[in-house]
Amino acid sequence: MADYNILVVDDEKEIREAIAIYLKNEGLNVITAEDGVEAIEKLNENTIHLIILDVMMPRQDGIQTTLKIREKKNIPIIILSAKSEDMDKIHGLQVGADDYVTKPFNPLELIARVKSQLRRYLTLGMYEGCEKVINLNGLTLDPSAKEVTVNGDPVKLTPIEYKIVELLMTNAGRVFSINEIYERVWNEPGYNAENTVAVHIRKIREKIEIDPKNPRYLKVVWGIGYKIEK
Amino acid sequence: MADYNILVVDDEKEIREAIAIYLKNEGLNVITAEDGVEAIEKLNENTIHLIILDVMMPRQDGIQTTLKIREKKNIPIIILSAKSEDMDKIHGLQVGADDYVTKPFNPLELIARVKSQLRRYLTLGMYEGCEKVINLNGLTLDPSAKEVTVNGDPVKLTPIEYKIVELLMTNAGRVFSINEIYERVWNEPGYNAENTVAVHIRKIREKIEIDPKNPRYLKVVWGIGYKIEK
DNA sequence: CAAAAATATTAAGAAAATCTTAAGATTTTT
DNA sequence: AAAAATCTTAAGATTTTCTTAATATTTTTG
Repeated sequence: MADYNILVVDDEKEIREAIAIYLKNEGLNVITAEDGVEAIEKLNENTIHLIILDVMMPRQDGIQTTLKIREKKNIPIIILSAKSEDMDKIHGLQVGADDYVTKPFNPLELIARVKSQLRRYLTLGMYEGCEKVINLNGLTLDPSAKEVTVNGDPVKLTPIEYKIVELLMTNAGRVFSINEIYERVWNEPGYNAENTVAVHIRKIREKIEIDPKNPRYLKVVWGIGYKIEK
Repeated sequence: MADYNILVVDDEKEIREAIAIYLKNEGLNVITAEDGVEAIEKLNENTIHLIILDVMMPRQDGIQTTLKIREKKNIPIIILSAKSEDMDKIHGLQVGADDYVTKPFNPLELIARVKSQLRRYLTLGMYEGCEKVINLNGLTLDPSAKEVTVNGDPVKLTPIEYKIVELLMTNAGRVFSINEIYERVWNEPGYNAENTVAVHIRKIREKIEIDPKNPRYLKVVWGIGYKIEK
């Protein structure tokens, strides 16, 4: 099971990290948030396929957050809760959650439930909505097909190249430093990453730009990083 | 929430009836069966929208029954069980159940979970188009006949080969990693699955492609996985 | 304007992913 | 119980991708 992005929202760092370990062990990508407000932000910045949401959180609780998410997106939500009160579960499910797991829980059960939901969503063709094709001035990105096109012509990118483009396009207009790019694409701290990233940028430009020397899409912001214009 | 048929399968009459009362109270239609074998019969005779399935049953247990149902239908299955052992839950979910509720349970929670599943299914018109013939550039798949054709000529695929093609065709355009293919087709975690899948891909290409070396349908996306173009 | 810093370019070797073939194991059918 | 069909494993070939290093260019700064 690969290339699904799971957003884990919990105010306790240990829980977030523990869950992350199990998810990563299944080959799933993990993005974390500390509370509901941050979760909504991350949801806008990334392609998220499933949310694990703690109920008890400062600022905005899980139920409120579920309601807000449901206003926009229809992706699966699994609520985590210390309350094992039946009425809480029922309320959570009524409000639009897809599953409800009470703490303490067996991480393996949580994983099994995550996978069950992902399977469902995929077979229901549900990700077509949340994996929308992005089109920026003729440059398009289709997350489900992992395909990028320029004026309709498909561009053959390598996995790393694709990930870089995906990062820049799903956050179009925002500048990413070389280190930030390295960390988010490679998922590891980037020490001497400058050149590595530069080479990949070059390759990408060769593929998506008419004139790689005068890039129209993938622009450098001197001293700061790279971006793709909105 | 009306006009949906729920199949309740449990060997204890009292439980069947108790569940039925709550379901009917929600305006849902209830059909009952005493065991897995009878359940499969009822499934063939009726339009069923969701199954509530007890694990412990004579003749054929809930897990076996789930597997049999999944061979044919993709409707939501909620397993009921006296066992609260985590491993049982995990197993049930792995095998294709959508939810797992342990006895004793609050009937209202069960209802909430039923409604949660139905909501998901309904939003996508799942109960209609899932048996339609898919035609992608001359490659067709008939899910009900389990048949694949290329330009009208039937192709004889083995069960595993068929499942792979079905996965790729029902999600045409989407890229599946080798692991994802393994997990979805074999229903078990894929550790050293690369080669196994590769060999099957080869066999499939031999059967559906004119020139297996230059596949027209079953394409590789390097470093990511395989797909069949929309 | 010259020096420094940041980014760009190229090519080559290393690493990783996929493909292929064939043999043996398993399952299903006859 | 034998035969046929199917599946898995292994090993090596092939193809593609990644990183590194050396050097060049552009932009900024003093």
